[in-house]
Amino acid sequence: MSSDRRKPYPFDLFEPKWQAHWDAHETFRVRNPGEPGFDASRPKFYVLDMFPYPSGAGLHVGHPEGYTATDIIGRYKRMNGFNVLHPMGWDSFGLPAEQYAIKTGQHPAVTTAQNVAKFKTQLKTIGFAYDWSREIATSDPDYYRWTQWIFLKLYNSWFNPASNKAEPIETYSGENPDSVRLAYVSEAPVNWCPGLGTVLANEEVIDGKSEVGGYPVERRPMRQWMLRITAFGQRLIDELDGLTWPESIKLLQRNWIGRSEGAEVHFQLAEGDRRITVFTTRPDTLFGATYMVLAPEHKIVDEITVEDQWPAVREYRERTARKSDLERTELAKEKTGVFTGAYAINPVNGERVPIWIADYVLQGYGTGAIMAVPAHDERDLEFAQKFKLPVKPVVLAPGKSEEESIGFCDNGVAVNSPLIDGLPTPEAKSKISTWLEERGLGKRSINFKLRDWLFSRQRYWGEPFPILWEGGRHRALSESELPLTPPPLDDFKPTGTPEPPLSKAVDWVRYSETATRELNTMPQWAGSCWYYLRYCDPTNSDRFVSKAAEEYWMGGGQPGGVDLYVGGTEHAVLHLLYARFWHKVLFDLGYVSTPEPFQRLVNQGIILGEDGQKMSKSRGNVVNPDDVISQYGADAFRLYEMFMGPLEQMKPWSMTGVEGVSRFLARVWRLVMEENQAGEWVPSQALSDSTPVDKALLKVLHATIKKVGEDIESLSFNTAISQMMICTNALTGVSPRPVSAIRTLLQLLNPFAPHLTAELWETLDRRFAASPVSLVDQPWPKFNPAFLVEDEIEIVIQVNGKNRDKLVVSKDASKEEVEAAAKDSAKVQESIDGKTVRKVIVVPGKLVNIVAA
RNA sequence: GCCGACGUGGCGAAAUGGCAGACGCAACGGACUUAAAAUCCGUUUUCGCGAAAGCGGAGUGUGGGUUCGAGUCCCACCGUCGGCACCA
Repeated sequence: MSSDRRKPYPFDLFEPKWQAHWDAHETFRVRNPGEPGFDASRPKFYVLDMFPYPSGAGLHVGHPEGYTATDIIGRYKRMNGFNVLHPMGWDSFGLPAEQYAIKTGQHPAVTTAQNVAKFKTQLKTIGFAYDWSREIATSDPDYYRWTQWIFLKLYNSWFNPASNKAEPIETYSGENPDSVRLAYVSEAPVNWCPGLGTVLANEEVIDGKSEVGGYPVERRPMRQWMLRITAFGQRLIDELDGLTWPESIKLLQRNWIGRSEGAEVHFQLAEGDRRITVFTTRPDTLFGATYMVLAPEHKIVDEITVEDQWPAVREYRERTARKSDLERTELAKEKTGVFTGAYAINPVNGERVPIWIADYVLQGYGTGAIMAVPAHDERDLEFAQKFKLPVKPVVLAPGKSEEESIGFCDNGVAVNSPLIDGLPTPEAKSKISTWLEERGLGKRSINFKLRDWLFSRQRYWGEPFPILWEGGRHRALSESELPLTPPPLDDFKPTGTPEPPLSKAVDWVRYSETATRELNTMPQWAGSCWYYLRYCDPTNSDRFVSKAAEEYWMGGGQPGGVDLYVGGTEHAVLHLLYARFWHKVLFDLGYVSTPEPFQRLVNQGIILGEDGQKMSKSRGNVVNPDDVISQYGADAFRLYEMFMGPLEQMKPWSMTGVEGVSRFLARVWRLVMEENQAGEWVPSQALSDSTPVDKALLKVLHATIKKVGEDIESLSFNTAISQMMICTNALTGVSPRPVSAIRTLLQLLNPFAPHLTAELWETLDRRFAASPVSLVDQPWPKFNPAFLVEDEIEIVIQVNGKNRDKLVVSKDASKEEVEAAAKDSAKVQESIDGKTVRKVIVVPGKLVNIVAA
């Protein structure tokens, strides 16, 4: 019924028309330095969207939210004289494509191509000003060739702590380069998911089950490729400072990296000459360390456990190994552990302390061993109480006794600690650290929660590693052999064992008589770690990006990098951290010109369903962009996405809201067009190019120019649209209607509603003198402040902060004149009657507040 | 438990420390129409008084504070959402 309804303006005719026009004329193609048509005099602006994973479901309304925002910025910057790089591509490797392929029996390359075609059609239907000549796909061999190339750079580099930089492996002078490479092989317990037939990153495991499919995940040690992101922990924290990112995202990254300052302390074993090293952030509590705890997996447990305790220790270790992370943490309300029977010597007081194992100590953090200070650590206290271990207070809480200070975990004053008694915690930490360092008993140390990045997957649909194995050792494939394409497997199902599917391609695996290929593939994050660089020079077959293109688009003055990056928060500690890491390696090795890839980051908020709930198929509240566009048009869709509320805020969808902005666009349409007797749209009779714009209209118009420009700069699109509505409402009743004012409004509205404005601009060109420049290249209108000043201003008069009267005064009125006029007011007289005026505040142009008592 | 963000009409929201609720939705009234839709014009935070124009009071999660003046700044609490979760 509603679809039969006559459309308020014929978007169904002119939207496809302009999309075809932009395509045919390559309107939004931008040239690189050195190419014909490149204008070096213009500054650059690189505005980037997080490229989508092309799923079978197509676009949802969340994608175009950020994409519309960047589109507005891009078009606006172009009108302001910038060379704008605004590209789009596909994050097209990944598990869902592979799973869908397994289900349907189609090759993932086929389904991926279909999905990409669908996404591309949808994006074009919204009228985004992408430079489609720069389209890339991470699963394209011409692209992943360079992903593999970057992997080889990581493989052939190490982190030199002296220079605090990644350097070519040749500069490493140690015995074993394999121990320091940024890409290395490690045998470690990983999340193995038999259901999916692959290992998963920690982020891909939720409540002990796989995020995709909900299959159980178990821990098992496997040989895997790791990337040494931990070496960059400090820089990844420090270099956040200069970035224009939401503070909350920076904080998320800082917390994820989790830097802790403290000390390593060596505890000599009571028997034998081995020692155990612990990490602590509270070396000042060393005198209160009454026992030690090792992670059950700690290697030294084998050596120190006494005969009698072996059965209990073995049993505990096996039980722990079977537990998922979930069971080890959330469900484990009660502390568990076993005594090894061994003792160590506390280095500061020579006391014998028992050594336990317990799963509340994690093998992966610090040294996998702790000194337990039950008096000043909640977890240790709980453990000590359960197993009747001694508790000795060594930090005095302010105003509390020793006994009362048990359980106090903040800074206080050292007590029962002969070396540092009476010292406040910070000084005590420092003094004891120095004391330990002087005696070789320990040293200051910094630890990070961040773990090295598990980089291999047992999947088919991903980048193969450019690595060969020979005689039990790995070596790099030469760069000339890239891209290394996966074998054309018909059966790419997981093997059901940790053996990757690529193992089925026997011929492919065999590289030579003696060498075989690495069978793992890279995770989906690999391709997205550097795609923003490839956009700068997407078809280059000699280099991942030419130096000139990189320097222009990513350098280009200070601070450089992508000027604006818009995407969801969900990537705060994944993609955004991984990409920063790769970028720093490339920067250190001299391949890119900035240390950071994304200068300004904005997160768009999630769009909820009409019911205020998260959109999901099961709730049946999913809004399909195609439906909205066919009913209201692309411009209304774009405008509504921006009018809903602040970009960064979570907000619910509303179809009547779409109708509202559609009505607004129809009003703009009818400023220029009217229906004739036959019901056809023709240029309005009210239009006039000879009528001057009157003063009141000029004021609204210039206020709109000012506000829309400012609001676009600050990404406050919702208020920019409000202002254009006000402007349109002001123009609606006017007849004759000045064409120049309408042209200005069309220019302002163009980045938001590009089709409608292009169509009306063309109509005005036909009806009146044609503008020499097409709308997309019109210079952004300048506002004239002179039109905004008023001769007379309304001033609010308050008495004791309450509004009592309003007064119209000349804009040149002095403070004294305004004050006198205010006091003259009858209503003010009434209010201050019988009171003494104590004080008068005059805010020029705004208000007068009379304080009387 | 820890960290962070946010609480404003019936709804989405707006407000450099200076007239709270712009703009839009919904609702109601009117014009146009044989009628409806569309369109146009108006009303709409709330309470009290008033036939009405209007007049007066209250009001931005709660309670305090700073200030001539607080939605905005500070403190405490309550609630919603997001992140981390035995990281020594």
